[in-house]
Amino acid sequence: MNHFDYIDQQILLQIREDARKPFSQIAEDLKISNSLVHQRIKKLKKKGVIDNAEFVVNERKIGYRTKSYVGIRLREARYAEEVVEGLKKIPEILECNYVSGNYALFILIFAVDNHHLREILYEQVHRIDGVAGTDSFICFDTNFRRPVALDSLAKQDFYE
Amino acid sequence: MNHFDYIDQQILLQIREDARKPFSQIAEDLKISNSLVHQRIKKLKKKGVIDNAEFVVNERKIGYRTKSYVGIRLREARYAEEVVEGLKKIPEILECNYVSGNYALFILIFAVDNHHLREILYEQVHRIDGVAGTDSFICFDTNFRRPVALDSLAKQDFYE
DNA sequence: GCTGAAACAAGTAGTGT
DNA sequence: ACACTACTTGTTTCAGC
Repeated sequence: MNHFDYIDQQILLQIREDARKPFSQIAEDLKISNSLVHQRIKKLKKKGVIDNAEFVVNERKIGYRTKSYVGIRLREARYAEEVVEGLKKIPEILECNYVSGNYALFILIFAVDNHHLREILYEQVHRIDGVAGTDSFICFDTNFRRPVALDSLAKQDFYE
Repeated sequence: MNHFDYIDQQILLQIREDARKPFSQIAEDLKISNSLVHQRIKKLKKKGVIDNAEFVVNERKIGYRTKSYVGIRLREARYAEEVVEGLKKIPEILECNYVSGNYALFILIFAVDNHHLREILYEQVHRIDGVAGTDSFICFDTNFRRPVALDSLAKQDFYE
């Protein structure tokens, strides 16, 4: 079985929204045996399509109220790796990407409040050697957030 | 029990990385009964600290190779809501935020490739009434990605 | 490639301290 | 607030089609 079929797609649709949904119930929904569900999920894991299951934590509820994307400009492009190492040490930075465009790096920060965000940027990020400056895009609100579409995937081969 | 204690913290640390970890094993690790694990997780859900469990899907493996953050400028600020509605209809847009700074909206796109990204922006986003322009920050690579820190949370009250 | 039954493991609820 | 027990449910494996 080396292609991604309807059953894989349906299982994926269900477990990515509820990773604790009983396999037996998925089986019932799809009218297949629960051992097949088990086999398919095993295959999806082996192929790297799915990794682990994670509980979604509401950051606000544990005290992080300020979400912000931040673009980082470097003094010189070759500082990139060192700067990434420096950023990694700041726990409030949850994501870090190399990007095209006006910035060399693009990060996601969750801070307690705006004051805390300012402190992280001015006292920590700006002091990393190689950082020329930052631009913050503070998120006032998240309008929506959703997983990738899976239509048009059935009957395809696995990628990569 | 109206505060967030050491047990809550430890449970949270474990399940957010592995939502399918057996409660009985968590109980064993923390040397508590598994019914307590059950009670605490129930409480964390009720308080809204955790929501559902999700399987992490590797977007690349299902054919989405281009990840990009995109800042959107509006012709006039009052178009914001309409534009959000328009963006919602484009399935490749996985996240949409109201932000401070140079852009009104900030979105996350997963496209098949750069060509597909261009098409989404030029044929779809730019045609939404109210959109003045966009700036793309294509992610060449994600250096790291991690959940929020939980230190300093134990013995705190729940937020909100 | 898939099913079904059997063995095993985990989730849940109630009761008592 | 917690643990223990009994009960229900889900997971996993494997022989057989």
